[in-house]
Amino acid sequence: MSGSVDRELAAAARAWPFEEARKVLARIGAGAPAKGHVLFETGYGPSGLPHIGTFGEVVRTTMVRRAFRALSDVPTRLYAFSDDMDGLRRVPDNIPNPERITPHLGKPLTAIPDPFGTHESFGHHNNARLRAFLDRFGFDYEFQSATECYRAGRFDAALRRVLERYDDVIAVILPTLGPERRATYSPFLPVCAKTGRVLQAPVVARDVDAGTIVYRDEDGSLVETPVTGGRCKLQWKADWAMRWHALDVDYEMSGKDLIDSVKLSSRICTILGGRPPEGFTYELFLDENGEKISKSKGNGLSVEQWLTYATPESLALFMYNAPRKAKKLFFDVIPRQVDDYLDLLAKYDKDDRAARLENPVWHIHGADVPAAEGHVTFGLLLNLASVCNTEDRAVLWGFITRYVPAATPASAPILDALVGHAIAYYRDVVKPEKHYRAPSAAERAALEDLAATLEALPPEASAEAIQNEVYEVGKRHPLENLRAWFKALYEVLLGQTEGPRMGSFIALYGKREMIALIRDALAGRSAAA
RNA sequence: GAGCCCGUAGCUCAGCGGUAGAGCAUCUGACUUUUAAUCAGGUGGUCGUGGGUUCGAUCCCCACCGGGCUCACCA
Repeated sequence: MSGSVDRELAAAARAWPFEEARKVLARIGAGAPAKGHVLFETGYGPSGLPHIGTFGEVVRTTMVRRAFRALSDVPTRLYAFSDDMDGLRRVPDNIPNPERITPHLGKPLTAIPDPFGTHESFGHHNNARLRAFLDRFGFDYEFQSATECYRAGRFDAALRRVLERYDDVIAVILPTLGPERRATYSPFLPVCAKTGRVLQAPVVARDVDAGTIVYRDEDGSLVETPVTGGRCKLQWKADWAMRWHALDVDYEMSGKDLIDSVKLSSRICTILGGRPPEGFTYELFLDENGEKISKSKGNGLSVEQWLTYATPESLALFMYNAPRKAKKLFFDVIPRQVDDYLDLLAKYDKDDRAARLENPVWHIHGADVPAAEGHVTFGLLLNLASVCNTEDRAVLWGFITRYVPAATPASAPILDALVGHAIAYYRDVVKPEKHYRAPSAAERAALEDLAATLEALPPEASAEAIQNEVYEVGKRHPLENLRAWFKALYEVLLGQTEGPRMGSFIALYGKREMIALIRDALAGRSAAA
């Protein structure tokens, strides 16, 4: 039915995931690859924790995979590959009990005790963190551990091939190294049987038929070891190439910092008789000043932060947009991504079949694009939250129903989620900047009057009636003018120079709550305290 | 030294060959009592420079200028 039509549209779609998917399609030609599926891979170095870049790489790869599915019936798989056999070089500064790690430096991550004490090893711990991170977003992937691949012999054939083509592999790497490294370089890093450490030891002999190397150990002795079965790990660029070959990876993207590595690893992969995967180089993220984001500087934005103040879909949209452009990734970009997402969601309903394939929400959600709820922007919610001075969802919803009478938290789940995010934004960003001041003598008298007046009002008093009373209270006290009266209310009670219409605000905020707010302020207990 | 990205309204950016756009900022008006919100409208750009391709270029190609980043140790 519509499948073939959509396939034609997909073949012509200009969105970048389709461009990428067509590269994969051209690569595999008419049928499926011998392994029966197309393999996408994302890499992960488990000496650190998953971060916003990890998310970006997986979500973007998933978008390409999704586009590929629209183009072809060939099955696809996505490996999230953890390089957990890597030797730990330095003790990370963000872990507990660092002293327990220090004696194990140089060992594979999966052979180092878990400093958190919750998993079999440090590597296993971080792998679990990666999986929990990915699962949180519902990514469809298969976790792969380098340690397991090496030990189970899954890389053995490819490792023997590296041994066989040793000289050719070396010839690619050596020119890129400094003279001191060049002297001792070997793509094979033997795992020392005595110490368990991954060694950068010079290889003095090789036996291709036996599948072994002889290296000079730290104590000067010569040791012969198989290159297979997890007895040797490969140095990183050779490792990447070997993995591509051994697993027959069809697609892997990477940051522009790895451009040279991709070139080298591709050459090595070819030497091994493999075909390097289709690649995509994405730009790195910058901070608000256009400077490189680095974990040590702490100028980056974390996934946690983003998800506190906005939805995962908005983050996915940020990753979808212009992946080849160095984009500033900092706090202030969040609201716009949310509103752009809402706009695109609304547009999707009206899009024809072709336009839908170009709409980022198609790439974010696939077939399950949720219905738009419309009409209220995140920018408006942020303003409302700060103007209303509230962390109460019901108060915000009170205002929202003035704009969209039919909407409720149950009928508009996206909106309700945004209400929560807006409140978090108010609580963490706006509220700390509030400055409450003490009332003057005249203002104090007027505030006491207002509290008493509110108390005397019937519970069913309308917003308009309350507004009139607030107005009357202001008029019967010797204040400069009414403008000053309202200003004083905002400054004393809400800690800001501007605020909402008091009548409707009190009606929603609650008469009793308002009285308490006044009494607290008069007693010197501001909301900030 | 090698490579990548960017240069469009005051700010942040969209614009993928056919008479320059959005948000914010600013200005005016409306919402019959302060303010904010909201709504309507206005101001505002030689699209970095110079060539080329084209009937036509912000958009494609080349060069240049300017800004920034990455790799040149390890992964």
